[in-house]
Amino acid sequence: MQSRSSAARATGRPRSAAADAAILEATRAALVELGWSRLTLGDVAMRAGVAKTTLYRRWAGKNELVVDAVAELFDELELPDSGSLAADIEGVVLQFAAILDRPEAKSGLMAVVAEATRDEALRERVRASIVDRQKRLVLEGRARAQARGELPVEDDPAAAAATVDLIFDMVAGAVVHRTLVSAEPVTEDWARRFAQMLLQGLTNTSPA
Amino acid sequence: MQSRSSAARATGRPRSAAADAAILEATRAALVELGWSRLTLGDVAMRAGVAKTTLYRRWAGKNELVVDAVAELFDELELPDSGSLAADIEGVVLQFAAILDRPEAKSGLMAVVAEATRDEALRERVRASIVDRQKRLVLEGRARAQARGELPVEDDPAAAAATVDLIFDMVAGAVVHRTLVSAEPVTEDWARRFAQMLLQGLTNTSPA
Amino acid sequence: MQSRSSAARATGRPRSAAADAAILEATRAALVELGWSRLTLGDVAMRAGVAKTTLYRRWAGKNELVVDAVAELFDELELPDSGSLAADIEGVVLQFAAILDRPEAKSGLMAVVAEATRDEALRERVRASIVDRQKRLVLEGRARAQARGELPVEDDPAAAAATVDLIFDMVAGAVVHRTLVSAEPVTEDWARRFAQMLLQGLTNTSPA
Amino acid sequence: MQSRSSAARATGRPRSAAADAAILEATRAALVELGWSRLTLGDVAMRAGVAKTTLYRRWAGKNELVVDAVAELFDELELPDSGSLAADIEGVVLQFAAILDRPEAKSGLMAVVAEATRDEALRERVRASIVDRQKRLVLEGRARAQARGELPVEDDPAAAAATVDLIFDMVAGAVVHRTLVSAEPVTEDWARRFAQMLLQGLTNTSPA
DNA sequence: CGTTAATCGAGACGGTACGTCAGGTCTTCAC
DNA sequence: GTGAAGACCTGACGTACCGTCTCGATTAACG
Repeated sequence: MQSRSSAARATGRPRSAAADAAILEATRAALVELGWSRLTLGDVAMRAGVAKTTLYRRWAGKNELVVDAVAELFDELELPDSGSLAADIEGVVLQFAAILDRPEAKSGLMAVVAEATRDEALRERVRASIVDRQKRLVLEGRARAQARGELPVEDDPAAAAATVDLIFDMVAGAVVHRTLVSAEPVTEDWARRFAQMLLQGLTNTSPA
Repeated sequence: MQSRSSAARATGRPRSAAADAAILEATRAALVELGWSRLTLGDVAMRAGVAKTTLYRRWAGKNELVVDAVAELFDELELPDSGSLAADIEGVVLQFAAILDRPEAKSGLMAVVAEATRDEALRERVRASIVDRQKRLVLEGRARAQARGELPVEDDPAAAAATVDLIFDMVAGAVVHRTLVSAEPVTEDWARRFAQMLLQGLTNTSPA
Repeated sequence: MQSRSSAARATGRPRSAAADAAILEATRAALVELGWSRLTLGDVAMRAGVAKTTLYRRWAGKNELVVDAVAELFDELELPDSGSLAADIEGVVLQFAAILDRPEAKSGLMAVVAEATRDEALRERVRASIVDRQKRLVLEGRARAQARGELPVEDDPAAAAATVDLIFDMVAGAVVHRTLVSAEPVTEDWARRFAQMLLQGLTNTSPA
Repeated sequence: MQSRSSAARATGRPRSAAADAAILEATRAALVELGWSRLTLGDVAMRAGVAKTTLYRRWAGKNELVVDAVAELFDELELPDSGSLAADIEGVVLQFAAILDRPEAKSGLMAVVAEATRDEALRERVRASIVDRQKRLVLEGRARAQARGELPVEDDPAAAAATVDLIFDMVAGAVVHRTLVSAEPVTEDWARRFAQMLLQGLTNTSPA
């Protein structure tokens, strides 16, 4: 989405705010029914009760549209306060897996990532809308664990940031790979074993 | 690829064996230049010096073709015998990341995974050609580590298999996520930190 | 060609009128160069500087397009007022033969007739666009001859209509057969002999 | 069809004579079911229980094959000896129309004529296999009429030949045009009127 | 309160690729 | 060498979406 040069224009008919929401919703509905590759912008426009022109005026193409439509899904994620770091990890893993299991997410996410490998701007959009946005969960989890005394406070801010990135890639990566590549379900048992293994790594690793 | 029911073969001109190889090679070349979404089967056929019909006679579509073309890439992976489990992990992670960094792999792999979310047959093909095939690395690594006494021998075969799956998803997932989703490079430093963290999990986790 | 229900026209971009003319002209040019069987709609579209879809939006296929393109050719025909029925017939026969000798006509006309044998709608289109349209020549010729007193006025309108049809089939049939089936030229001599023979039939036949 | 250098070869397996007949019969059957444009040589080969190769070894292509298949149909035509020239003409017209009404004839004949407009060799084949072959009917009819005294004997052989050609084009042309272009049935009434009109031309025209 | 200008819907436009089909040729093995 | 089988290359098919364009018809804010 784009706001047309911040301190915006005045004259002329303003853009319909409702259209944006309708389009994103229609995009998700189309992802559910058709998946990424069979989704067409013409179809999305029709579902949203909007002309194709209107859609193209707001998004550059399929990729950008789907990033925005999918990104909203991950905002539902919340870190459960379960009292222990292990339980927190387990909880967030299960939540994440539940979202990834929804067809509008699984079908769109990987496709957009695939496209992003050849499109710097899209890569940046994915990073901003999805990756960086959900790192909040790792940060929050670490803060809580440190408050509880489960994790030491890292002094070097650069090392701390690197650890956050590493943990994020490990958690998100494992869940995504399990769900989409291996195509096996993330069961409670799997989540528990994963959390346990990660915890050992976290607590016993001297910050190199 | 398909062998036409093993002991079939009776009549008619036999299929050119050279064509198969040329097509897969052309597919990878096209992936490098164009990426998944701009790759067309017509173009692949032309590059391979083959008619479109020949291509369609052997593969059902773009998805199936690309799975086969990409799967071959991962066969290069070898577990380095570096003397310690940590070094083995680090080594394979760097190798894996190097392959994933090649445009023919990154562009194709995620796209195929995305398509597989809506296509059971394709999912099975990915599992057979890529996932299960590369689990050999985890199995071999574990065997070596057990021989060295770095890892205990698990008695329960079911639990052992679950661990293999878990480790595979964690390693592959982390590298894929780092490379393609976070879009950050897998440096030697990152690989060392990751290996260290995983190792802690492996050696300190009581097989629940 | 179709006018979309005359008083329709409400919304959307209107169809380009220029495109229609360009397409028909390109069709005739392609008929000259390639003939019916080698003519492709893709090529016609390219010649006309138009997208294939534009062409298919207006005509259902090659047959319909060629009927329209060829029909226009016969509109050039004019009944010469030469003072006698014999000369009138002779003149129109030579004109007709001249048109049939042009490659865009000979190549397209028979092919369309061949297709029409299996396609009722096409048959109707040929009848409307070509046959009925050119019967005007027979009607006009008869009127003049009656004015000159060369032919009696038939009283029974049904019999008169049947005679018109018969004459039309005899004239057009003979010229077409001579030109396309026998593949011999229609010379002035042939036209004179034909006109003479027909005239005898016309003037001496008691209207059964 | 071609006979391989008259005083033919010896060595190798001889061509199956049955195949020729089967192919021509299959061609006619395919014309009935599919018409010219949808008829495919692959399909004909299958119907005839013959390989495509066999078919191509004997005919150069679709056009040549269909000419041969259709030409046989017209060999059925026979001049009825009805006692008067008018009745003879009427009879042959009705016979000819009956053949032209059969789908294997109407669909194939015009298509072949259309192709022949751009193919000298094909034109020659049509002339030899169909046109010249059926002129026998006109010749025979004239001879009988002369024997009966209905027609004078023409002295100039060139003029006589020209008249035969003219009559042939007039008869065949009118019937073909009526049947295929105007797409109206040739009724007994039409045939009678046509014969009458032609007769007047024949008997009253001084051989210019 | 009537301009004014960007919005909206609709749908035609020039393109590109699709997956299929037929035409003819070539290669294999059996006769 | 003929024959059936079927793979091969070529090229056209008719369709589907793409992203752009041209319409006439709404809207608001501005003047």
